[in-house]
Amino acid sequence: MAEHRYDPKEIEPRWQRVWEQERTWEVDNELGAGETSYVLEMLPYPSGEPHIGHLKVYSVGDAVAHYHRRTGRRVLHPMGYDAFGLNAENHAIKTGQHPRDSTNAAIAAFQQQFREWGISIDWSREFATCDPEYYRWTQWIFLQLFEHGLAYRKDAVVNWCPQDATVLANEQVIDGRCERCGHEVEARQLEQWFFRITAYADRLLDDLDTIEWPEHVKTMQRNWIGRSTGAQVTFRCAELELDYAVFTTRPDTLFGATFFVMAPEHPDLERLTAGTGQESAVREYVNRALTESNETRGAADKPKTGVFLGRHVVNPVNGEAMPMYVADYVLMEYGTGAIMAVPGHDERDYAFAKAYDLPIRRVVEGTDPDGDEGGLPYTGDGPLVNSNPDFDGAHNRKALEEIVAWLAQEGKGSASTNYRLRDWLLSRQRYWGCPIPIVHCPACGTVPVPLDELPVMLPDVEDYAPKGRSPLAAAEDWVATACPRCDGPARRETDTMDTFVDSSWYFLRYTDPHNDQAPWDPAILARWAPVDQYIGGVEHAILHLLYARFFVKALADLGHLDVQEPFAKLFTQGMITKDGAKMSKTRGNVVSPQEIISRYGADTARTYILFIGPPDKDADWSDTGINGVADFLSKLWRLAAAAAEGPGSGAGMPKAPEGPGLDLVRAANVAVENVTSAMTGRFAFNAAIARVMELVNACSKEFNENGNRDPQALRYALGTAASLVFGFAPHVASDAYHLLTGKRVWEEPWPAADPRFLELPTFELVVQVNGKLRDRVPVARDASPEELKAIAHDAPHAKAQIDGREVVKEIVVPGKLVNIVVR
RNA sequence: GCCCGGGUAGCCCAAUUGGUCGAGGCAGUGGCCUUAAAAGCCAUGGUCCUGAAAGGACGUACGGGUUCGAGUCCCGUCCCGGGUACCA
Repeated sequence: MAEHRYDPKEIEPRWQRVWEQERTWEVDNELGAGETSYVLEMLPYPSGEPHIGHLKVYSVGDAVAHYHRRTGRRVLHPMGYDAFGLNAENHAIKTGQHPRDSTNAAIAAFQQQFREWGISIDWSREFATCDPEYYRWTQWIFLQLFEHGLAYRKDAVVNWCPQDATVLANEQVIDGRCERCGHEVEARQLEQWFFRITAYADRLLDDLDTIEWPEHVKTMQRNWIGRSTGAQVTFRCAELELDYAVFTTRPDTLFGATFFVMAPEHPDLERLTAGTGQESAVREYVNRALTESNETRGAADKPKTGVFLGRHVVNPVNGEAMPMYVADYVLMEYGTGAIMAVPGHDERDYAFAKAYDLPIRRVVEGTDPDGDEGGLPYTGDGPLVNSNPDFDGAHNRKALEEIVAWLAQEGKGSASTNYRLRDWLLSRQRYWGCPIPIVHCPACGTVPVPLDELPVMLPDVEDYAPKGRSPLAAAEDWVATACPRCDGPARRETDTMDTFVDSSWYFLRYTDPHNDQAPWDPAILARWAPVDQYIGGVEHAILHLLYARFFVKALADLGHLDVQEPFAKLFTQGMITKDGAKMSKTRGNVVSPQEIISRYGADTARTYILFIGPPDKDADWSDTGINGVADFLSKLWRLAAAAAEGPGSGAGMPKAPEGPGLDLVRAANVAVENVTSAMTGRFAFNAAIARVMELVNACSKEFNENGNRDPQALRYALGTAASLVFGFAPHVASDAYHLLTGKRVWEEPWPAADPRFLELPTFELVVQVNGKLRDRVPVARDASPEELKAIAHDAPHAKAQIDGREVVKEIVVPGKLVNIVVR
């Protein structure tokens, strides 16, 4: 065997050339019969070079794609690039290089890596979201949404990142900071473009029940949408004859409302305080609150502060006058920017009431009336008290409905649902993005660019630097245009779209990527959509995954497609860490895929990444651990090469295996069985690889120690191992299989286990006494329970335990064990 | 605080429905081959009962429970990771 040396540097490019030249992984859109499968990994954002996380997603996705192909499905497995965005633009600002050039360089690096990794991609469908032929349709979709009122422009308080000099969507603000650069965001009043995602809140929430996604991702989306049901209740400020509505989830506690609080941003504060003597105190408080950072203001454990407005509102259920306050714990963005405060049954209101010595009233009886203040604040359920004779004694949940009905009847309120979800702010004051296809005309207003004039090309500019307005505004030739409606002088919209718009529909375009009449042909799309298996990182749990769902629903409503959800199944892969920490340049713990591949080959790198642990969990990279996988693949290849030169032919199962040959045939079939179940259930690739390692170890032992007593059985076992490992290590598996059989393993169906070889004629009977293992005895598989009992009693160590004691009970599990209970 | 994960050997991790805990790999130790090294191969691998063997006791974060039998189910606690939080 010494002359056989596993050389991935020779093997891998050789097979990559075959796949490339024969376009092995391309699929056409012929609408014939046959099961299809759409396997997709989240599209990469190309900057610099791919990192180890990319290697992981595509290793997982490729294993799935190959498995689907070999179980008889036509698999769509495309690739593209999320190519607009700030990285390229910031790079341009620094170097003066056009973002298109740096993006193209990064894309080239990604393409080359994906080829070196041997990922089975249909390259005929490749595109980048910055291609005009692609963003033409992004603009087309924008206009569809615009025509139907789902894209609109409004003046609003928005999140502004001073560092990136652009506005951000709510989803891009994490803990009050810019998701990209980490700079604290500010509130600014600006006119911006929005998508009306809130119109889909209920469907986005309810349809989560129809898709197979990890529960925690669904939970995150549910929380983000944040639907809560309750009532709008109107409170009147009698002094000024002004009405204020509040949203509450607890109208049952209305009788316990003892004061009223408004957000510092509330537009009516000046008006309310005028003439009360509280003007300056309120103004001062408001100024302080508004200049405070989101982070400090938002802290939950911050002591409650506020200022009396000098006015009162009337509680509609009992006519009581309630003092009005301004306090920063009330948010303008949620509900109506004002609340009724029920200190007896809300922790925040309670804290405020304590701080300002306001009355606290119990209106719901607690199940546990102990504790100070009688257990207030009490947020649980129970019968109402101190309310009014109509409701006292009724259970609060029941009373809630009755109170809402009563309010509605009196015209003082109504049932209401509130959402945390805000409309998606899509405009960005940046250069490297998809232009918004709108023209502003002094005569006609906001006018859409006609469809036949798309794409609105992104112009070249000299200066990309962000200035608080889009760099596009400087391209005067481009901005100045004629109004499509009246032909008068008009100006183009200069904001570009959030890159999340680009990635909200790319998976639709893959189905029909060269269509120049439409973004896709609905009949072709119907053949592939939805994506059967989507794979990516959890970090997109709300951003990308929510936006894509919204797009699909909106486009379905507009008649452009026929599915309600983009991704039927979702798999979120875990992060790869090094030394227990996230890889980063500053930490100096980055593992470069290129280095690993040039040292070990792509097969070893891919297989190790899958072997390191369950793919949905985080895993720590080990520089030594990878050796084990390298040895395994090397052993497989060397054995296959040696076996191929030896006696026998092909990799067929021997006719009537016996003795050592039978053992190998059995081992191979057990491996097939185990690997198949690891592939079909969760993606237990780590366990699957371990099973193939066992098989190869068995082959190695037979070959090296026992002199290859049944060469055909060895060929069969090694061929099976190569076949099973193909989805993880495609090059070495192809080569080993080809050496043995002259055939291409990817053209072979997924191996099926032969049940005849899965069960041995004997098994090891486990003998327990009082549940403790005492003996293991080989027994014929067809032994009767009576025989098993007898054998158990005779087993030496069991016997020693039983002797002299009373047998109380005997449990027999056929094919497994006997447990003798003694006293 | 709340909602999800997770805690098995020095390390990463396996273990259908409750039925032999420790598969597979890393690191370690011993050995074979070799002039030597590399490569390759084999063996070993929780703790305790004075060393080894045999045998036994204990052992899946901790404390209880259910069961003939618990890593797995139930109750309580601790630790680690993630998400989320003045959302009325």
